[in-house]
Amino acid sequence: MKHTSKLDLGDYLPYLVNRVGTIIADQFGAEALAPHRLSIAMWRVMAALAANGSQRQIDIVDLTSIEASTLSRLVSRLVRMGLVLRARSANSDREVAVELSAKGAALVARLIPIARDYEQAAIAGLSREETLLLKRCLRRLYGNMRSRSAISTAPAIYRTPSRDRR
Amino acid sequence: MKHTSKLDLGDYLPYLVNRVGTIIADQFGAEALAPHRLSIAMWRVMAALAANGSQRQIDIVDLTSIEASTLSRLVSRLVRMGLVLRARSANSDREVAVELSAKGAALVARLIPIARDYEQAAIAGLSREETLLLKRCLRRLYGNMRSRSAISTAPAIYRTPSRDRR
DNA sequence: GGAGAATAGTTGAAAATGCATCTGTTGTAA
DNA sequence: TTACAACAGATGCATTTTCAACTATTCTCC
Repeated sequence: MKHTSKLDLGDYLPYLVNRVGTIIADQFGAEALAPHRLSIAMWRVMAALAANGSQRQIDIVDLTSIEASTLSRLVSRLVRMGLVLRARSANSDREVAVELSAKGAALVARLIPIARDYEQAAIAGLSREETLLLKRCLRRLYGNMRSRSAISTAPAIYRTPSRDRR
Repeated sequence: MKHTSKLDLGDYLPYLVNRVGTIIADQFGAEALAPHRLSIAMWRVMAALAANGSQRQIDIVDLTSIEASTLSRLVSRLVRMGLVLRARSANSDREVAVELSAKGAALVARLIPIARDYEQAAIAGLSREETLLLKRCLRRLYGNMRSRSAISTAPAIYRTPSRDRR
């Protein structure tokens, strides 16, 4: 039975993915982040900064899926906590360059090994090959959805002219 | 270089997982759910009910990772919208049995094929074997994290007596 | 160069969320 | 039986998130 109107959650990919993402984030948040009064969102911002260096807020939005206005306030909080710095970008006056402060960088440096431990805990029992394939698949899935949305967001010129759009 | 304090997000599993989960949910939410004035959380509740039938709220909490008090209010809203029914459970007076109404069931039945389309769009380009492995891995990851938390939540009796707990 | 569109970021107000606490119910063990 | 712990759910309140609207800057192209 393939096309029933029943949904087996245990075999439904979006469910499987979100469930895993949530449980890892929850545990990492509660055990590793909470002691530092950090939320997962804050951690994501700081990890993005650690990974890619100084960035505009909009780049962080893209990287973290955090909504722009939420991020704006989030960065303000991180600044108040002394973990990141916000300065007007060098080449543009409307852009903002966000970067880790020394204190922020030190904190991230301490958290990253712990984050890796959680990653290891999650993939325990998988072979190296399986892990690699898993990551490759996830990147592919993201790419697929990405280009999907690119189509419908793109200006009409770039879309395939279709007469049967509902 | 293996043990640097830098984190390559594109190779960091929790990041990859959450990013995929988010993009699928966002697109499905915006395109398929919004027209019906449903949020992703609501959809998850309804999908859980469609998949596993009438359930207590606490079971839905477990299935959806939605916090108990949030769910309580969410169910109230769904009841008001006429999509689910909330009745006192037959065998217990403190439990509540939540189930889909006819209207809710009809709506879910219409959404499920669309949900499947999104799943298909996501896994486009993967072989059947890769898809199966991907799902198996995700279930394994969830199981791993699950038992991890079970350890620290369980009463001390059940924990392995360890002298080197930090 | 200048008008208007697009972009980056912020903010007000409403809605959603989470935590702590409360109520009522069921289980357990003396 | 009774007392007490555990549990399911609901609710008050503070915090967070979101959407829309707004400001300010930069891009585009006539």
